[in-house]
Amino acid sequence: MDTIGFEQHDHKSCVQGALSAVEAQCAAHKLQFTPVRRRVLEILLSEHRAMGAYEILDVLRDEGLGSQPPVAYRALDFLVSHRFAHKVERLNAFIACTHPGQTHTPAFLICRNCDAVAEAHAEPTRGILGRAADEAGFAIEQAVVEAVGLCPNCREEQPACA
Amino acid sequence: MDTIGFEQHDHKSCVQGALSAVEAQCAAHKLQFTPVRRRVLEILLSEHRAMGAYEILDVLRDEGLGSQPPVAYRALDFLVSHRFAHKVERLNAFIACTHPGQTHTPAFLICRNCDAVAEAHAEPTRGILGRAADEAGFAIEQAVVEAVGLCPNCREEQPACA
DNA sequence: TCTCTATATGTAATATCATAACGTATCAGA
DNA sequence: TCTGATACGTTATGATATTACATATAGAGA
Repeated sequence: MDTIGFEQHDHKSCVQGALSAVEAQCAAHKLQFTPVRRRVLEILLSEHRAMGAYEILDVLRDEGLGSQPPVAYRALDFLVSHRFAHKVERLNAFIACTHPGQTHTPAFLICRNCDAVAEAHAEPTRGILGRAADEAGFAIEQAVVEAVGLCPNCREEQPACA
Repeated sequence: MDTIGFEQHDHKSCVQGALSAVEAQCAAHKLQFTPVRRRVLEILLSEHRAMGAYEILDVLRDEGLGSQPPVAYRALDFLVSHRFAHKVERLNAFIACTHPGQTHTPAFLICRNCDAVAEAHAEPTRGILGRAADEAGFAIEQAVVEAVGLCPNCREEQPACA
């Protein structure tokens, strides 16, 4: 499984691997990986893109797993708070984590053309931002890093657009 | 005027300076700095914090400058698209730019306790994220960098919490 | 000055995203 | 079995944002 995410890959094993990793995490930390939570993660993993809460809810509703917004939001809160999924603030949408279990600050590369989202790593406490925070006496606890641009596939289709 | 923003400063001259800079920019680029747009920027500058669109709209309504959401959103769109203000995605709120005119990628330091927001610079195309984007063939055009933590003032009040 | 056109504004309606509040169900541990 | 904590079901509502269309205004050119 690639960490970048725009390339082709063995999707089925990628989904399975992530599910197994999350199952193991939940068992290790005595977290309840309930049917709704599991299904929401499965949906996110299988779509492999950022999805809105109501979009996920539509799927749940079709499957009889819940029809009201709090059902989806609660499952998403669980997944996000345990880092099994992330919220993409820019899109008001959610995406499965591509490497659950590893502590990390996710950074997203969002294609403005096809909406594909790839997860990379960021180190906000380093670099120019970290220095600015240090100087200001600001203690960074968490960071959102989201870059918008063109993914490799869409760059080919729209080469060097004016 | 400090670029960091948690410290005390001469607020009146900071507001005036920013307004003058924006006026100059608009004149230079033949942009219409209309009363509503100007007033929205003034509100943001004088509050010196991130404000929701509806919060701004409340002020406009009291002043008879417009009462429907599009009035506020359109003014904000103008300010944001010309980089005179920024949207803080994490808060669904807007904040005046502290150095209008300079091309830059803003990075925000958001205090989770008092909601103060400071603007710093980021260089998303450098560092670990830039390398990841290069490797993936992703062309970064724009980036959102938002760090959540404790500002220096709130750190003093809640020293080394748990 | 007049007229045309592009831009900006006013307004109603509605779409989209998210949470509060409260009752019920389920499960682990005493 | 009882009990407390956690999760779920449901209603209602709050918060954020946009579409669509009518009106007004500024600036360019005749």
